[in-house]
Amino acid sequence: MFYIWLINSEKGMFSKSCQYAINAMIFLAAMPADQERVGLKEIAQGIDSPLAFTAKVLQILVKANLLVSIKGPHGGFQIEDRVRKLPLGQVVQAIDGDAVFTSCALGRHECSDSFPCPGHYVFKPIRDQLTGLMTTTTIEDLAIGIRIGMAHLNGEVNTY
Amino acid sequence: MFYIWLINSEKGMFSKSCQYAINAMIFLAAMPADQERVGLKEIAQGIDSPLAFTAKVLQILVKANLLVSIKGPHGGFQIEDRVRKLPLGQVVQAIDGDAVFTSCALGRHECSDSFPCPGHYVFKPIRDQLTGLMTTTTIEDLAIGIRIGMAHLNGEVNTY
DNA sequence: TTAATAAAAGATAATTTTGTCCTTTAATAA
DNA sequence: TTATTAAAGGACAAAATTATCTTTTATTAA
Repeated sequence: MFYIWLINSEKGMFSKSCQYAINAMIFLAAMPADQERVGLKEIAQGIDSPLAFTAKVLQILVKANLLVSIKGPHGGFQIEDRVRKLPLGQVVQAIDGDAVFTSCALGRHECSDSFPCPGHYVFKPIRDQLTGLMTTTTIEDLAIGIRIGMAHLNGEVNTY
Repeated sequence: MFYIWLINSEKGMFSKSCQYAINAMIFLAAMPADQERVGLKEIAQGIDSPLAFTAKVLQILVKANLLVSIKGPHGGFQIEDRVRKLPLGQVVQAIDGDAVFTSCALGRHECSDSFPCPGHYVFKPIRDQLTGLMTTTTIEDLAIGIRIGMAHLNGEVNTY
């Protein structure tokens, strides 16, 4: 019996929930215009994410008015044009909150320009750049890469 | 009985373990030169982190040759000059691994310049800036802020 | 040599995040 | 109206992360 703990497996910028959310939004935004509603199954396959868990994430997005869902036959999810034009940051915001944009990188609760942690002025420009890109880049912007076949979302090249 | 899950409480750039590690390293690096060894208790108080957990994190740092520890009376931890001059990234590396520097922001396993995820070229500059700052900024650099009383680590102004 | 001190190591617990399964609700079409 | 479809919601379960407690080991000083 050993209970070794080495290092944190893999800690990216966003939570997995958030990654699934972003992927799903881009996937939907990249769908051809005539493809009105996309079912959960197709979404989960398209971004290869766990189906049931993805359902939970999508529920949050629906409540946040970032997605529309329709029940019943031929139901599914769809993204409105209004939302396609929204900055990516709003998706992150809806799932992870704004910690990644605002909170202190070193975890200090009180950390500001006037009362900074030792890393404050080092991390500030990074956070600023992140915030900037996340407010200027729209969901649609990222969907284009998929559409023109220059970006992938599930290991396969898309075939629309 | 309700099992509501809203959003991920607070997801910053680094894990808590990693934040404690960075804080501890800076705290030690900011210690006056004559203060040879610093005990666990003093460290945990200095960076207000949970003592027992911090001990575990420090153990990893010792194994990674980023700290020296001495047992017994007047024992404690100390940081070598060699290590003070190391880039902050090495501390992150030791605890969180290099996921934050290298892994795909959208969680795609295959993501590279030649086979990019939709967000690849948006997040690349951010990762690059992060990597850059984390390789050019040393532990010592951040300790200076504490020394000159311009940065804080525990809500209190230091009084060395 | 022994007692005291402090970190290392081992074991476990609590919390958060991620993941699944089953039932309910809403919508559609026969 | 009824059967079918698909999302919503509720209840758990598993895994990862964070946290604590106890025992062991190494060091120092009396």
